[in-house]
Amino acid sequence: MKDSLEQWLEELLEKHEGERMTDKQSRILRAAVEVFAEKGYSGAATSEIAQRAGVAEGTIFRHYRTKKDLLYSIVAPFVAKLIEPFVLRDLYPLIDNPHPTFEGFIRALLDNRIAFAEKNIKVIKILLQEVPFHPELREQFLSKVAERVLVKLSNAVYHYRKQGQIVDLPPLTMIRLVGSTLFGYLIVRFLFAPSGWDDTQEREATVQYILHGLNRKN
Amino acid sequence: MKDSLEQWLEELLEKHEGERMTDKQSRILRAAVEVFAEKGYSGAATSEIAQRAGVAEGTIFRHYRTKKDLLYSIVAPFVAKLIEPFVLRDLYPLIDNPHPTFEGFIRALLDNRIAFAEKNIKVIKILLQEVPFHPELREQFLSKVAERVLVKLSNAVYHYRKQGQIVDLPPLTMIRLVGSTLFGYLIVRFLFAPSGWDDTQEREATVQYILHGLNRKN
DNA sequence: TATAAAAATAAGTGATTACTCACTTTTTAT
DNA sequence: ATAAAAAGTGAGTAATCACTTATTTTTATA
Repeated sequence: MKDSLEQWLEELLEKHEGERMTDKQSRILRAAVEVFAEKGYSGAATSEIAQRAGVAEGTIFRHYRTKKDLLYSIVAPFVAKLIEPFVLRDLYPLIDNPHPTFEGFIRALLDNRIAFAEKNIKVIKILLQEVPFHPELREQFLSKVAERVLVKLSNAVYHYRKQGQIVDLPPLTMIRLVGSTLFGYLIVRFLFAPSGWDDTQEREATVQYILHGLNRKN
Repeated sequence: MKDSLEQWLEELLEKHEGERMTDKQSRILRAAVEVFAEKGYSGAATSEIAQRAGVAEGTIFRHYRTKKDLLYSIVAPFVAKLIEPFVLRDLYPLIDNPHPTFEGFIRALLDNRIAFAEKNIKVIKILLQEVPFHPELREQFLSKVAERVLVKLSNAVYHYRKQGQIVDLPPLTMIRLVGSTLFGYLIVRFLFAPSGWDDTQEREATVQYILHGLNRKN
């Protein structure tokens, strides 16, 4: 957990147009992720973030004009990362260089998103919590994710539908169904984390459920 | 929307051991639901709740010792309502007097929960938002919902599995899969509310997805 | 109508909030 | 080595927070 957070943080550093972050700045970010995830944006006090980062409160406002800026600087690059696998065709040939079978596609998608969720639980929690209260966040999320990802996914799904591999439903409907199933798997596994969770079995059941649910033989 | 909120409020009044609520008290509750849903618990100021209820701020604290009490008085009876259809056998013969077919069961469950969600969107939003930050809420929710509802559902699912109507998976796994699909339908319909949403078509696709997904003919 | 109880109020309370600013320390460039 | 720039500090700001209390208004009962 700590490793993946650190890794994410470092990736965030590099994003900042070559400008390296200072040690204190990265500690502020780390503490902010922690406190935002624990108490939510409104419940998180900048004083506590400063304290946990081992930094004077004024230092926060030297780097981030407002508390909201701090939130955005955490969430915004994450949203970008969220879309990445759907737009970087050479890194992830998931969409544009598709698997021959729908099953292979689903399995790859599942693996890909599970790995991503594993690395970003805390930021995902923050995003889910705060999107309802920040119209700008919601707008950015919807415009980027909805417009870009949904279009890419629609194309892929349409491709398998045309081949007769899956049932004849609107692509958006199928994306909702598969997305729900995938999302439910992730929520139950990472947020509820039930005892006695047999992951290989659950994952296989999930894949089979999707495949049969969208099988063209009605 | 306003009708259902009023109806829910009246049901809440009757719950209070015969003690009728004053007019101002119910207006406080109504305003609190509104503001909590809009800004979240931490972001909601008691001053704004009072203002929107057309009431002095002190009046809130005459009826509710703390702000947290106000939140609980809204959410607690809702959690009870959430479980009701699974424990009141005579009102909802959904579980204990089951449908002969799994398909009938799923359709009834879907209709039942959609109607419930339709009537309680705002309180559902509050519950989803605040459960992560209030251990007592989470504990009550998990102990009541998880223990009572999951047991009932497991029995029902086990019944259909024994009859060979559905695939041979652990009941909890199947509940997760069906629950995810149902939840995804509700979220997309009520929270995203996409334009051009053909509800009968979406609902039928959802039912078919579940039925084929759990069909025993693998 | 008289009176006691309950409900409601308005003006506070100290604590905490996000944020500022004058100042010191550290880093960088020449 | 030195000066300019950047980073960091912590005391202080007004505003807002949840909550209290003394007082007034409303309601119920006789």
